[in-house]
Amino acid sequence: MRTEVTSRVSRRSGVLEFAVLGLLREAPMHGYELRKRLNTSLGVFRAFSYGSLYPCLKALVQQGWLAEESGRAPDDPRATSLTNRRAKIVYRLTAEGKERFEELLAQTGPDAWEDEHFGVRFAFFGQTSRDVRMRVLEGRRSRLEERLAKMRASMARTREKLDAYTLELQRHGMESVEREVRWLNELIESEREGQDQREQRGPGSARERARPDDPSDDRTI
Amino acid sequence: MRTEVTSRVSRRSGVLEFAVLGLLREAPMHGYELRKRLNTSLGVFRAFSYGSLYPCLKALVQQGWLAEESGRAPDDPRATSLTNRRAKIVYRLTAEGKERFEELLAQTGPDAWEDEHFGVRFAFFGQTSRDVRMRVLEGRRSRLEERLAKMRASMARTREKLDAYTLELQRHGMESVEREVRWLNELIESEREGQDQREQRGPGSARERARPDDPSDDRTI
DNA sequence: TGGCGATGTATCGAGCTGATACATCGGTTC
DNA sequence: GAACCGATGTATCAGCTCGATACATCGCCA
Repeated sequence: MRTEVTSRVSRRSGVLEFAVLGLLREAPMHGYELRKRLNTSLGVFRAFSYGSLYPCLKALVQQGWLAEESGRAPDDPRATSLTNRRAKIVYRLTAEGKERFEELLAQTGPDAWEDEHFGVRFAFFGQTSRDVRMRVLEGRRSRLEERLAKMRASMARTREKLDAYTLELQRHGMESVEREVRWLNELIESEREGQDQREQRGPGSARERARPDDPSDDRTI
Repeated sequence: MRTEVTSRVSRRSGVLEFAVLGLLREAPMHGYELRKRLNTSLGVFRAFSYGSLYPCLKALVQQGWLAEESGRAPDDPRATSLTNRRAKIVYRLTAEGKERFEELLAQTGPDAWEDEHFGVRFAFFGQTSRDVRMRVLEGRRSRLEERLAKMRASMARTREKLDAYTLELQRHGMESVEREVRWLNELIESEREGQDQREQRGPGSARERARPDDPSDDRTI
């Protein structure tokens, strides 16, 4: 299988590439801001370091998917001052880059739903067709169910031999996975419902919207 | 701060070192089996590769914490046969190694409850005093609460600007953390209860033991 | 004026992973 | 019985990633 392998910038993972292209699709940015976005908007799950980001940006430029621009407008008088304005490199998505991102967005194989990729893929679901969304969600679900099966088998095999804490750890791990499966079920259900009568409601409609009764939802610290 | 830094085998993380010492405390083993244990008993969360394990074992031997032994008993006639029996290296914990592990077990600082370490630390809770367990559990809990605060603040700041899927992703991420906090609360409560009348019940007593009504608990696949 | 934290680009050592190589063992299949 | 194959077992490597750090400027407040 594995029909959708094309050359990648960083061969392994390629998740950074995807995220960068996706973020730049919305607006040009420089490295520092990209990293901030990466670690907040998408982040929580993954954190990327400069040591990964800058080389990645370079590679993407070389591929022709990004273009560099000076941060200062050319008519800015300060641009030629004695201090030799620090270069603030703004990256912009090229037409080829947009195409590339589109191509990556359309992928629905393991590269879309394995652990390292799924979170970022999900964050860009808004730019995908429901068809692709469904395939990715279902792919991930079956992946997790497979994992659950392995965990259950392993636990049944070793239950007696393990100490109470190890067992508790495994139980908790399994419940985490089970919880994600439930989440996926809700999302899939929600996608199915929204078949025709969607009014930009997004994926949250199947849930009762967290804590509708708690006024201090945000800003609690 | 950081008073408990001592020299480590692999400086970064050191989690492999800890796990290896802990597993070998129970019984001598060779690399292959160690790795299997690492990725099942403790695993699920973390997975270690040979590329990490073998160098680590070497370093631990050099430190004098492990001793190598030939897998074949010296009186095994096959040991000198023409095929030159493949070396099956069994590792055994030395007295110094046992001491070292004890030392690591007693640590209750960030190195015990940060993401990379906590899982493995927890798996060896059975060999620790309740005092240490409490400190580690509470340390982790406060770490997670700190993270929650950051996430909430970040969400409050960016709520309007984010697309529905990104928002849903963040919501789910936050609930995951909240869930782990609840788990920690149960564990801490359970440790407190067991103050005197513990009868080897382990940490699960605060929970109702998963699915007492489901006979197909294991072996469902 | 001077300090300081946020912004900004960039690199490096060290560590880790996935892939792979190599070899033996035990069991099944034709 | 021989050919095969998956599990056992040790070991290495290229490539990728991270945390730390260096360096410099900006905006702001005292």
